[in-house]
Amino acid sequence: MNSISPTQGDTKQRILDSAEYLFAQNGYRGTSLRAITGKADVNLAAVNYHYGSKDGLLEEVIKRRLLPLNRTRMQRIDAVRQKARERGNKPDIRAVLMAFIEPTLLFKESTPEAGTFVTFIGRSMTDPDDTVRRVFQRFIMPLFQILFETTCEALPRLPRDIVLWRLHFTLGSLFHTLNICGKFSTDDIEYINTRLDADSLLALIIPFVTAGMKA
Amino acid sequence: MNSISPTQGDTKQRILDSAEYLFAQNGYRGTSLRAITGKADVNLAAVNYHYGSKDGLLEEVIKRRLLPLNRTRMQRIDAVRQKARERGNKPDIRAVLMAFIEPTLLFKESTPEAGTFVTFIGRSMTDPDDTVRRVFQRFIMPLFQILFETTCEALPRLPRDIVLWRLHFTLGSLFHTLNICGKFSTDDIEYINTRLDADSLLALIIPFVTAGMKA
DNA sequence: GTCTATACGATGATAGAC
DNA sequence: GTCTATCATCGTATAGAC
Repeated sequence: MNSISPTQGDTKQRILDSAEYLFAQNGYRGTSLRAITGKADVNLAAVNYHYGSKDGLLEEVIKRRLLPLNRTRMQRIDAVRQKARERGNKPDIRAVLMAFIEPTLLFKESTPEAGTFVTFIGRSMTDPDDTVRRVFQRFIMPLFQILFETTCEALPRLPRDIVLWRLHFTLGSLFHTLNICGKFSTDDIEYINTRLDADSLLALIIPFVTAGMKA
Repeated sequence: MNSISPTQGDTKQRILDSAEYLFAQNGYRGTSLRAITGKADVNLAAVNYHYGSKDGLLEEVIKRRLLPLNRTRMQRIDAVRQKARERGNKPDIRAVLMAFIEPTLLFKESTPEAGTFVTFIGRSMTDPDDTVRRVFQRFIMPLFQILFETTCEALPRLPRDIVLWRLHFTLGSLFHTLNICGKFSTDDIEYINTRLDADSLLALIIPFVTAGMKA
């Protein structure tokens, strides 16, 4: 097969990459299909052909990165749960939080594209239009369910609604960390190194959220 | 004085209100002066006349809500500091965090317009374009400086960079709380009441961040 | 002092000529 | 492909009406 164009064959992929970048930059509503297909250098109709609709494209953009990440986090949480069951005691709350947070931090620093995706997550959480947030929520639900149950097992004396709120506070700390890392902040109060690697960040955030959870 | 037009006399205010709403809805860059003046039903040139530029307008939108809030928070922190000094011991970390967080939560629920403003803050924190974030940062710097120093005094055994990171985690929890409150979440894991009043939220978040700080 | 109508230069996208 | 003319839209500036 003679490839008469460098863009042939990977049209689907190119659309996905362009959409991810533009969604992160200008938001979902602020990104037109023309902008996406223009950047991807494909025909406008290609989106509808490959993904059915703009919403269908959004789902695929999210699934591509989120499902593998969620699989990793799920395995880590399951491992903590399994180990606790074998030893006949409750899961260690620090290990539970580690199982969720460490893969997340590692994901962010894995590739520039992952960083773009994290930017997109951050934006969707604060967007008044909650179209995107709802899709994210749908895909993260099964994982969050397990995280919640495991956390409740780790902290059996705490009411479930308190655990749920504290998990939200933990997510807030994590989101904010993901957002500020990689940005310049020369004008901050004191020098705060926003270029820390995942291990250093983990060493900072885990004691904070673990103590908060056990409070 | 006969008011021949409902828009007369309050042009400055109307511009401010429209800008605040549209900035929260579509972002700073996504909002044109023509959109603002159109919604406010005033002439395009009025923005330049009253505020000098779009950036000048942005500053006033932020100052209008943030300066009074910051005054309140500053007074509360000063009071905690003063009381500690009188008693000859270090500030209580829980009281310090309360002094910052309680006025913030009360502000959010004070008026619908304050809610809109909080939405705007949330957006600017996750926007890849950091024009707005820089303005917010500039106006919150003096307060954050005092908060940071007071927190260091309350936790003298903790290295300053650790304190700074933990303050960021605290801000993350607070931002996330401000963002999710007031939104529907019928599809959440378990019922989480996002319509809690400031006092109930305070009772939830303060133990979490206090324990995290002291970890 | 306030507000309006209108114009200006810059920018970014589009489309056609080569 | 590359260049270029064109167009819409943006923030901004100004002259004059009330």
